[in-house]
Amino acid sequence: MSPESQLNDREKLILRAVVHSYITTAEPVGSRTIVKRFQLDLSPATVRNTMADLEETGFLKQLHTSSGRVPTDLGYRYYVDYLMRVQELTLSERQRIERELSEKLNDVDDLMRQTSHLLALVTHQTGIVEAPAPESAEVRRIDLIPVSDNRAAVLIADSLGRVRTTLVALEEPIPAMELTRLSGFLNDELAGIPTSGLTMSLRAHMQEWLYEQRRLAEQALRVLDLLPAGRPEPLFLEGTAQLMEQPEFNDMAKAREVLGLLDERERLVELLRAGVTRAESGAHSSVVIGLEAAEMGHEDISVVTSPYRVQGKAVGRLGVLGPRRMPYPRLTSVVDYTAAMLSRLLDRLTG
Amino acid sequence: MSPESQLNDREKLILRAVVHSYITTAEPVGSRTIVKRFQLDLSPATVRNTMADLEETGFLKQLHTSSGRVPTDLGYRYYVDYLMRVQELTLSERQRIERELSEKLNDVDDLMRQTSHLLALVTHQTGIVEAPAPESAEVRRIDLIPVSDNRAAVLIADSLGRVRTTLVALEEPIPAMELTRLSGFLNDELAGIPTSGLTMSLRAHMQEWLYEQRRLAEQALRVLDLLPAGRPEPLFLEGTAQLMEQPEFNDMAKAREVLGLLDERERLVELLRAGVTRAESGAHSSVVIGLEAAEMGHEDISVVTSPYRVQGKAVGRLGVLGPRRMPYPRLTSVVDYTAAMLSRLLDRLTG
DNA sequence: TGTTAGCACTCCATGATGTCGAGTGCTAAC
DNA sequence: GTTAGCACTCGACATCATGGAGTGCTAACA
Repeated sequence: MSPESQLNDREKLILRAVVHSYITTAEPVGSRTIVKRFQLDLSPATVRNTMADLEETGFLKQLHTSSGRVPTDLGYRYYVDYLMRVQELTLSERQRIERELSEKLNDVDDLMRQTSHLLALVTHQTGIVEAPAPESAEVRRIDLIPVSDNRAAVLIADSLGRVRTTLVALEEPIPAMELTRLSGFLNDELAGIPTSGLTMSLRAHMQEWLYEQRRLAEQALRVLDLLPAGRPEPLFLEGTAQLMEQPEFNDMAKAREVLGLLDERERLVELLRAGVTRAESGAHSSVVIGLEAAEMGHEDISVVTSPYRVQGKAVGRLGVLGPRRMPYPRLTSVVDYTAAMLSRLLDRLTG
Repeated sequence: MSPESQLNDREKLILRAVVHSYITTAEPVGSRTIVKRFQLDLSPATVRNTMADLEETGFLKQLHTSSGRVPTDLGYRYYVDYLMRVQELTLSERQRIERELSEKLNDVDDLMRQTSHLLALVTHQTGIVEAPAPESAEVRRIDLIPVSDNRAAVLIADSLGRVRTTLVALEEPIPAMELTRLSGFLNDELAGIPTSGLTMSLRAHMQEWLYEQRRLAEQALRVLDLLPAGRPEPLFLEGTAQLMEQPEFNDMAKAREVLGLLDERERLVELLRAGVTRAESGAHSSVVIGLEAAEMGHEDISVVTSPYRVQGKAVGRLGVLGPRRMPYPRLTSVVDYTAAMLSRLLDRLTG
């Protein structure tokens, strides 16, 4: 029996109505409300019966006897997987996203930041964009530039069009000419390797280099050994204040919990990626709902994420984070469209 | 009559006690409480009389008849200016600050970020560090580095030891040799000018250059004209979640207000600088209390800030932001000490 | 004259009580 | 299988009483 056929048509109808109503009003929904709001050709009593069934099977729950019903995680899940009709973005919304992102077409980091900003703005949730995984970016160029007697800048340009500069302190001054030769040497040797593997590659090549180009290699190693070993992947996050407007956060305890979570970047990265294992990581958005993420101690939040690609290869994820009660039909659209747009712009930047 | 002598000794004693008590408990303070807590050699009745006087002169207020007293902005102001005994940091606290900051001694940006983090951690408020004003940093070096056929990285190293890299798109490829010559030319011409004046300087030198070194200058201008015109000054801010632990933010409306403020970087910069005009911008911290900042629509927050220096010249400010009810004696110490430490480390970095 | 004890009063916080309305489950009728 | 009717439940909200912390005022005291 496929999971979809767990429910008959009427049950599907009612479940969809309950979720829909709750998502928009944040109020527990009763049988009367539902027939009026959706002009069902059923009496409240019938709806009540069906709702009782749905409660028994675990799709709905009551906060207390004689209160209206609220979707459970299972209910949301069924809704997201089988019931919800994706809400297409209007032309003007699509244009807005395209316009605001195209503005930042100079710099990959700016583009990511703007994307998270836009996600927050459009969805009224918190927008999150994970920077491309370092494995997906290759070193295009390495340059050593002297900036003072005892300091040099190491400039690394990668295949995504990003440029990172790191300062290294030199034990003894290296003449500019020498640095230029070093740069040339490093460029020849290191171009094309993934940025994540820089330090490892250095070690791997060491023997070889030392044998062939002793003096140059020794100096290069000495300088590059000073590179900080892989900073944490940046995460672009915006819209905390927006998020707090949601009525669920009138409860300050919940608000504090989420604010705390947003301060811990590492856990956010986990959350972003949590959806991947769950969904079949297809072309489209994945949704992690409430309790499903409870292992991380936050049972009241959901995330909708989607991968973005460079040259067809998924290199990172973006999405929105908000309370469990989210307008999923709209959010999946927004997130998918934004991911597609970001992919397109990145391709243009790197092409 | 000096402002200090507005109050007689007993009034000073009582005011100090009220502020002190309120700061630590967040509860309105009554006459009984005060005599017990501070073991005053006075009866509650006497204290009551004095408190009534202080209320009349505007240093204290009641939330309602027969509630305890709470300091007004004026009360806090008097306390901060004349009554509070600066609470020296313990040796271990000073060492902690020194240790955690010294770790990040490689990179000015890291250092600033770490400073804001530390401020938040130590004070349980939000830590804010403003990046050095661009006028205070001179261009040390400019380099143009080709990163692809149609893009070049412009690397600008400044006198504070920072390195900024910006990408510019080239209309037509420029050979590497040519870029090197351009770099040399720009270095000769632009080294030593304030980074804030780059674009202006470019325009100012244009005539001159075009006359003397026509080809080089034309190309240089064409490339550098693409530099984004001065990004907003970065602000390093941390500890929002910490701040929300304060009891005043149990009121979600206030919490939202502050969260909104923290999202608006420009207004924060204003707030940070607001103290400067008020205090005589001496060596030490300045305090902006509650209503004093109300022009900006946030009457419930205070900021304690202090300037930090490079080579003896104030180049930026750092501080903490929190509810009006703050432990000022401790915060001024922390902020001052942190500013001094940051100044020292910056000097070492740039020296 | 300044300080204190005493006392009546005020007001908030807390908890108990009652009412209203939205919603339910169940039963019986259609 | 569906619906109408009805008794019931529970939260939200208002009302009310109580206790405690605190005040202002007055009169007595050193």
